[in-house]
Amino acid sequence: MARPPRYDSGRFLDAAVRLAAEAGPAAVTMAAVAKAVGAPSGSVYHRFASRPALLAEVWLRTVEDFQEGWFAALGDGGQGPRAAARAAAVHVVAWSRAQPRAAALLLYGPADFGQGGWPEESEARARAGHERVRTALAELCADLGEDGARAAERVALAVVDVPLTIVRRHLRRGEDLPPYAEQLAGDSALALLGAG
Amino acid sequence: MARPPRYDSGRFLDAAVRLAAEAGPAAVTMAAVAKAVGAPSGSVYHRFASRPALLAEVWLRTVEDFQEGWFAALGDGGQGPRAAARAAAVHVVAWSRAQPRAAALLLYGPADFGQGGWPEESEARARAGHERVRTALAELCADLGEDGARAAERVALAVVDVPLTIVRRHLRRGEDLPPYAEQLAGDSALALLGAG
DNA sequence: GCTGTTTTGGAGAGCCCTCTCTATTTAATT
DNA sequence: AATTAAATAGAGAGGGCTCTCCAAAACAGC
Repeated sequence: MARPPRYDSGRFLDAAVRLAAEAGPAAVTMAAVAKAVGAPSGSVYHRFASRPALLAEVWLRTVEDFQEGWFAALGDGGQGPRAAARAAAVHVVAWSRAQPRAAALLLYGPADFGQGGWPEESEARARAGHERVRTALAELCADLGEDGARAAERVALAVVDVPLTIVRRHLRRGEDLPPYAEQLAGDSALALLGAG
Repeated sequence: MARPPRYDSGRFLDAAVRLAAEAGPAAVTMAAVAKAVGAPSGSVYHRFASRPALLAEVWLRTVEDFQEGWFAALGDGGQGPRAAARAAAVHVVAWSRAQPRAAALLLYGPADFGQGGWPEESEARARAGHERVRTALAELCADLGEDGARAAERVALAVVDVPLTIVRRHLRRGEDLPPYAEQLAGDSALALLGAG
């Protein structure tokens, strides 16, 4: 017994992703999102209580999608910790290749999307995701027989940060990822882990 | 035969660096810079023709300072290309440790500071700096006996991008760099180069 | 067809930001 | 002391953005 929705929140989020990828988080204004979708600004506020709430959702939806595949790659097949690390590193690049606009968001940080001013529910989701990653990295470390803050950092570099940096190099210049990017990420991960 | 300057452009730039480091490039508004220095907004416009001109100067001053030391580290002492690469990687971290606020700027890209809308003179400076780096990396590649796009990328990762990523990991969370960061950058660089 | 509920559509208040314009101040020179 | 170049000081026009508010529209159930 109600008027049917005409814009669902996904459409607004998709537009927000596009805007952020093309011109940075600052370009994601409520007015710009509304215009991109062809909706009046009131309709955006019907779905998202505020600009911080929208930015939080854009960030979290993207990061959670990314993490889902990353956890799967890391845990997949029992081929030992080094193979798992390689698979995770490769996944970062493969996911970015499949969704370059979403990947462009990850190159920013939550702070650039206003974290700190988010609704508490969003802050909690961010903490939960962060915690899951932290735990997975700690387990990987243990499986590799490494310990200490320094080893933990080398592992994190290998399976997350360096692959993302490879993506950053190209996306920042507006280029596509080269065909060898996955292999470079995988090889770099093994090289860093082997450097122990 | 003139009234002596009361604010020099350096003070405005310093304030802009602080604002950008703390809240991102978007927070560097002409009004905020003026307020931070205690000057009226007109005085900022006396030194910088426009906001894009100010942002360009903030970025270029920082990057050029960074590059100066980086070239020195890379070219210093004739200890062979691998030692030079290591020194350059270490320098990235050491420079960031000494100037964490300036380093926070480098974690953004020129696009975040409005490149594309800069005055032509600034765009030219950016191109020149970029070209110097490109040339230095090509020479390093040659000295290492590497060639091809993929090798070039691995070298760039080793001596610039991975060290910056180590810095990013910590600065993004508001932490100081750990004491082992320089060594980690140097070791990572060698590991990546050796992975060839 | 009527009712009730949800959503759209759009105007506009209030705020901040960029940039302009016009005094006014200051000190070296004459 | 008068002159003059260079800089400060600050008000305000114009524009965009956030968010509010209310009337109009659309559909399910009776």
